[in-house]
Amino acid sequence: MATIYDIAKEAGVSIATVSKVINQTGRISDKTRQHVMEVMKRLNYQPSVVASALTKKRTYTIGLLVPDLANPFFAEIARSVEDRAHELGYNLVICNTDNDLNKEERYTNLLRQKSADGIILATGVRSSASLKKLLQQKQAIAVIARDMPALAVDTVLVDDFLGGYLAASHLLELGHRHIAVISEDLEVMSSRDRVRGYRQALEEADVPFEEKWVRVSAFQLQDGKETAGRLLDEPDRPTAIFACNDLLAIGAIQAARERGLAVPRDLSVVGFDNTVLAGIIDPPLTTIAQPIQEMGRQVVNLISQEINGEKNAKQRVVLVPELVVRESTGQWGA
Amino acid sequence: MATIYDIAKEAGVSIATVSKVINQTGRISDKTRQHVMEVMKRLNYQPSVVASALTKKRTYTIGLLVPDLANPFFAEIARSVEDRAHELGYNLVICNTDNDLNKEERYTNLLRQKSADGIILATGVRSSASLKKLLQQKQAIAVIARDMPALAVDTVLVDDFLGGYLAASHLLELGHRHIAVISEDLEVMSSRDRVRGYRQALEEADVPFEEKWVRVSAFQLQDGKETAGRLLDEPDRPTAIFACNDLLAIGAIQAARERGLAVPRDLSVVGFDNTVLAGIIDPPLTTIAQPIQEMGRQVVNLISQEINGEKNAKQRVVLVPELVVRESTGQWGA
DNA sequence: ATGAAAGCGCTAACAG
DNA sequence: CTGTTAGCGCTTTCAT
Repeated sequence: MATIYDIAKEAGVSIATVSKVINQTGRISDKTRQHVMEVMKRLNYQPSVVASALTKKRTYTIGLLVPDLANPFFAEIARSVEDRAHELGYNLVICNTDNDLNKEERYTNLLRQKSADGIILATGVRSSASLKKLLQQKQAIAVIARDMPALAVDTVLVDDFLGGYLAASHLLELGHRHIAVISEDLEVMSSRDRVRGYRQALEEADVPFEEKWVRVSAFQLQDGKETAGRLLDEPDRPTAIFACNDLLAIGAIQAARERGLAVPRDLSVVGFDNTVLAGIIDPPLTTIAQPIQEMGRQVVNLISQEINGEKNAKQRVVLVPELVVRESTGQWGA
Repeated sequence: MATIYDIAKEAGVSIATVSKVINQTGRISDKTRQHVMEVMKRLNYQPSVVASALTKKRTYTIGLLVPDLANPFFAEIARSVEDRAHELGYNLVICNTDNDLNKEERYTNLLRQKSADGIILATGVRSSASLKKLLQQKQAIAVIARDMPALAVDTVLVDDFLGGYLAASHLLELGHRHIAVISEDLEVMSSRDRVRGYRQALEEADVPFEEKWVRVSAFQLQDGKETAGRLLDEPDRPTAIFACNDLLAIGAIQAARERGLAVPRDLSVVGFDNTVLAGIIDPPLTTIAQPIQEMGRQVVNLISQEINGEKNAKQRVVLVPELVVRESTGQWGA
C-alpha cells in the first residue's frame, strides 16, 4: 500500500504538501494540487484512517449497541442508523448486548479503546450508572428508542404516552371496554408511558382502569403468547389486547388462534413499532408506527453534532407515533 | 485518557516494560508485572487500539457486507457473525449495500482505509471483478451464503442443490405433480442450484420438468406475491409452490389467500432459509432451514485463520440444509 | 506557497 | 529482566 511518503516522493513535494491537498487545508497552488492529485490517483493511494486517527483523534466510527439484531425492530433501527451514518462519513460498529449489563460494559470499553467517535445506545441500560460514567469520560453518546429521563443525554424517541393513548383510543372507538395491555417491563420508561397513555384514554372515555388488565411479560413472541393465553383463559376475558410491541402482539394473535378465537371478530389486537412483521402476518396487524427511518436519521445527526462540538446543550427529540389501522382490530359486537 | 507513558512513569519503569506486560511478550519479573498491572488498573488505563494498529497492522475489526439488514435473513446472519467475531476479539462493521455495485466498492475501499483485518461478504457481488481485486490486494476475504465458484475464496454455504431437492421431494411425496418454483435470480449460483435440485427430484420421480413452472422474481415479498399471483391465475395452475426464500414464500401465501385459495388445502408452499418469519406467519411455513448460527460461526473461523495466516489453502464449507415441516404443505387431494 | 520537524501512542528490535 | 530507540503514516505548527 502506498503511503504519503510515496506520493510525496513521486510528486516531488513534501509530505506536508500532500497532507494539505488531502485535507484541503492550508494554501496550495492549483498547479501542485492538480499534480499531487494525479499522482495519488495513479498510485491508487488511500490515506490510512488509522494513522490520521492517531493524530487527529477521529476514527469516523460510531458504535451502535442493540439488544439483538435478530429482532426485526432493532434490525430496522440499525439499518436506518447505518444509512445516515454512512451519508455523514461514519462507519457503524454493531454490538449485540442481549440487554446484558456485562456485555454492554465490555462493548463500551472496546469502543473506547478503538477510539470510536461516538456511541449510540438502543439497548436496555438498566442502570444509568454505566451511562453516567461514559458521559463523564466525555464520550459522545446518544440514545435511540429509550428514555433516560434522569440523564442529560441526547435522545431520540417517540412519544410513548401518545402511542399508548392512540392505541387505546382506537380500541375504545371500536366499542371495546375490556382492554388488556401486555407491557414489556414497567421499569423501562417507554413501557410505562405507553401504559400511562392507555390509562389516560380509558379515563377520558369513562372506562374504569383496572390493574388486572395490565400484564408484564418478557419481550419475545413466546412470552407474549403465554401472557395473552393466560388472559384469554380467564372467565372475564378481554375483548381487545394492546401489546407493547409487534412481537408480543403476534404472540397474542397466536394465543387467540390456539383457543379458536378469531381475530378481530372475537379479539382485537394492536401492536407497537410497525415492523415488517406487522404487514406480513395474518391478519395484518393494526399497530402504532414508530418512524424508524426518521429516528435513525436524527440520532445520527445529534451524535454527529456532538462529535463535532457543534452543540452546547443536550437535546431530546420526541417524534410523533401514528396509528396504522390494518385488520387485527374490529368493531366489538359487530 | 492515560497513555502508556503515564503508566510507565507512575510505575517507575520504561514504556517497553509496560508494553510487554500488556501483550504478555518478553520476560518480565512477576513482581514488576504485578506492579504495572496494579498501576494500569488504578489509572483505568486502556491501551489505544489505534496506536497499536499503526505498528502491528491489526485493528481487530472485520467488515460485513450485507444487502439489507432490515431483511430478516441477513439480520440473522449478521447476528450470528457478530457473536462469533466478538468471541474471537473482533468487532464488526456493518455495511448495507442494497446489492449495489458502487456501494460495495465504496464500502470495501473505506474498510481498506480503516485497515479492517478482513471482509465478509454476504452481498450479491454480481461481478467477480471487484472481488478479484480485493483478493489481489491480499485482503482477507470470506463469503457467506453466496457461491463464487470461479474464485478461490473462503466460502461457507449450504448445499443449495440438496435444499432444492429436499423441497421438491417433500412436495412430491405429498402427491403434488404441478410444482412451480419461484427463484430469485438465475444468475446467482445458489438460486440456480436450488432449481437444479428441484429438477433432479422431479426427474427421479418421473415427473416431467417443465420450463413454464420456473419463474424468476425479485427478492422482496411483494415480488413473490405478484409472481405467485400470476402463476395462480393461469388456467393450469400449480398445486404447490417452492419459493427460493421465506419472503417469497410468504408472498405466495398472501397471493393464494387473496384468491380465496386455502393453504395448504388448495396450495402447498415451501420456503427457504427458515427465518423467524417462517414460524410467525399463518400457516407456519414449511421451509428449508439454513443453519445460520453455524454458518456465521464458520465464516468467522475461516477469516480469522486467514487473518492470522494459519491457512495454506482456501476452503469451501458446505453445510447441510434441513427440511422443516410446518403447516403450509399438505397432501394433495386430501 | 511549500517544507522541516515534532509529535500522536504503541511495538519491536537491540543493548545492556 | 529491563530500557533505548527507531519507526508506523499522518497532522500541524513554524519557518522560509
